[in-house]
Amino acid sequence: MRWTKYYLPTFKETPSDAEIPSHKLMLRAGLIRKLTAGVYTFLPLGFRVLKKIETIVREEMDRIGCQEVLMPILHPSELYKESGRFQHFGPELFKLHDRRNRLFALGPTHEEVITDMARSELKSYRQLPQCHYQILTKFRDEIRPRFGVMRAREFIMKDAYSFHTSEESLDEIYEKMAGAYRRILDRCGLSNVMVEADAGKIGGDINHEFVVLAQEGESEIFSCSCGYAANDERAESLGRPAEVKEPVLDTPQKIKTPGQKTVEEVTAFLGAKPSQLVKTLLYKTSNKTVAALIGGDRTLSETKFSKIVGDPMIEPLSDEEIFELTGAEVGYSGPVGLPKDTMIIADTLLEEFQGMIVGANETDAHLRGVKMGRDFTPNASANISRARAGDRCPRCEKGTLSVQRGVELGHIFKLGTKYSESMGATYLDDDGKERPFIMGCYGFGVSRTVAAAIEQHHDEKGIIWPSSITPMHVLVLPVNIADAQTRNTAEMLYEDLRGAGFDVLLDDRDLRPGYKFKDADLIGIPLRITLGERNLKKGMIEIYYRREDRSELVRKKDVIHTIQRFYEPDQ
RNA sequence: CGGGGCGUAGCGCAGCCCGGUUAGCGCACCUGCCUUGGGAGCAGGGGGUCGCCGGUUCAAAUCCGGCCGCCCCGACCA
Repeated sequence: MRWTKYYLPTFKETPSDAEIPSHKLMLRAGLIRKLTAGVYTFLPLGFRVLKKIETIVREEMDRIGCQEVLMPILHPSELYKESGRFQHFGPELFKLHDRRNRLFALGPTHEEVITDMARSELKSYRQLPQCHYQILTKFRDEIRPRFGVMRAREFIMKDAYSFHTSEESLDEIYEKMAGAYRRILDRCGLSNVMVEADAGKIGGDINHEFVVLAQEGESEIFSCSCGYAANDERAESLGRPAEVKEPVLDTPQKIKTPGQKTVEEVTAFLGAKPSQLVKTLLYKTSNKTVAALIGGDRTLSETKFSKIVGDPMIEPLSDEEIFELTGAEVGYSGPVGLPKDTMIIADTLLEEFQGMIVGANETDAHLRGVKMGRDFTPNASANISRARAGDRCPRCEKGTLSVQRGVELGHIFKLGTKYSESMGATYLDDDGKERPFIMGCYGFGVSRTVAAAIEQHHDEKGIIWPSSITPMHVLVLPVNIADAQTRNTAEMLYEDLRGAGFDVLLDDRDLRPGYKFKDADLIGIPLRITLGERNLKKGMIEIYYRREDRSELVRKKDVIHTIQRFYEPDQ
């Protein structure tokens, strides 16, 4: 492409609504433009990257025997009522009515649609297993779209679904899929980890995320040298043994703590450590009140808590409701003497406590030396606090967890029979019995991968594309287009490189060199051929490697060979 | 959903508090000259329903009300 003919609008200034590097750079480098909140157009250069990623995804799906299909985006709402997800997805589902006032949804994912297809198409065990995939636009009405295409309301995703007669068959595809995901990310040049995760709205039990590591990624992952790795919604931990313990007293001692409400205030006032104090967080579900007990230095994982409670709609009590329940102001809630019908869930880490300091359910007072099981009895003990870096690993129980940030690009699930049972999707087994399909589903965020790649590969000057997904292989940059020799050499190289099968961008704009160099750094094409009068007179051509920030001079005749060598590993 | 902020040219912003010429600046864009190895210079030029609707006023970008859009923070507070 010639830059003068190509729609590649770059700009120097950072748009005020962009927050993270990938979003800023995608706008500045002319890859995307926003239409409305969470909805983006891919401009020509950005679309090229998207297509490269799609191609890699297709190749890896095809390689493991997954068959490409294309399902509708517009879904009749009845399907979601059958699966029960109309409620569960709730406000995140984009809904619309047709002219006869029938309710539809824009597909957030396709479990229902594919299960509907399977129940009418797949009748016999002889037809199984099957694995189908597609790449298409999905819609989710996110609470808060942000970070450009990273968390968009309309986005492109590859999703695959498999149908099996046995767990073993599901395991086999699941493993193949994990391998394919690893290869996709490796081929895209993205360093990544596979972690245990929460199944969220999809359902099922065993599931893994593929996270691309990036400084400003939105998810936290915990890992141990023993191989344990999980995201922040899932990661469990053991506490830190060295922490100061609160002694158990014969009977809880009430102490005045006037005006001391927060953990910081109470511990400072009493000269105690946060690890001696237990927080009582009060929540309501659709039909009951639940108290979550966690260490004073811990934070509650609403995801874990909600799962234990068995209700997705948990909500903290308001200040007024807390007063009504406990008879005390916010800041003095505790597990001792709560109404009988209040369910108490204690974090597993509390088992490492001896005594506890808790709120007294009386304004301006706390209790010391409280013992769990004697002074109050929790209805259940479960891990409901978030893991922290430095905690002991829950698997090997020796190592410590370290934390990294990243972007979730892939998520694979063993669904089991969740959808096939609720939607009556069955086949006939070899003994003539009707059985529900055992299913798996496998998502991969394609448009988000573009952003994740930039998040992992950029510097202060701009993007640095991994060679396998770069929108162009080579940028030919004639320093002075007015110089005849420069111009002619540029034209010649442009034609030769294209003839050799490379995607070439020729910066034929009549602009000052500085301007063109800045743009070149910004759009991040791995190789730049710089044509200047001085080098040309010596018969030499400069190749600049964007990632290494290094140039080398080669003879004109060696240019193509040099470039071929650079791209060989991706072929 | 709660809190905060913003909406003035393609982008980044000033002007608004304290109403009053023709609404301004930088970048980008167009024309010409000049310049050509890191976002030059000179001269000229185009581009605005000041988010929308209504109100107050002789007069509204500016004050008031409503609506819409966008962004940030929060939903981890006991």
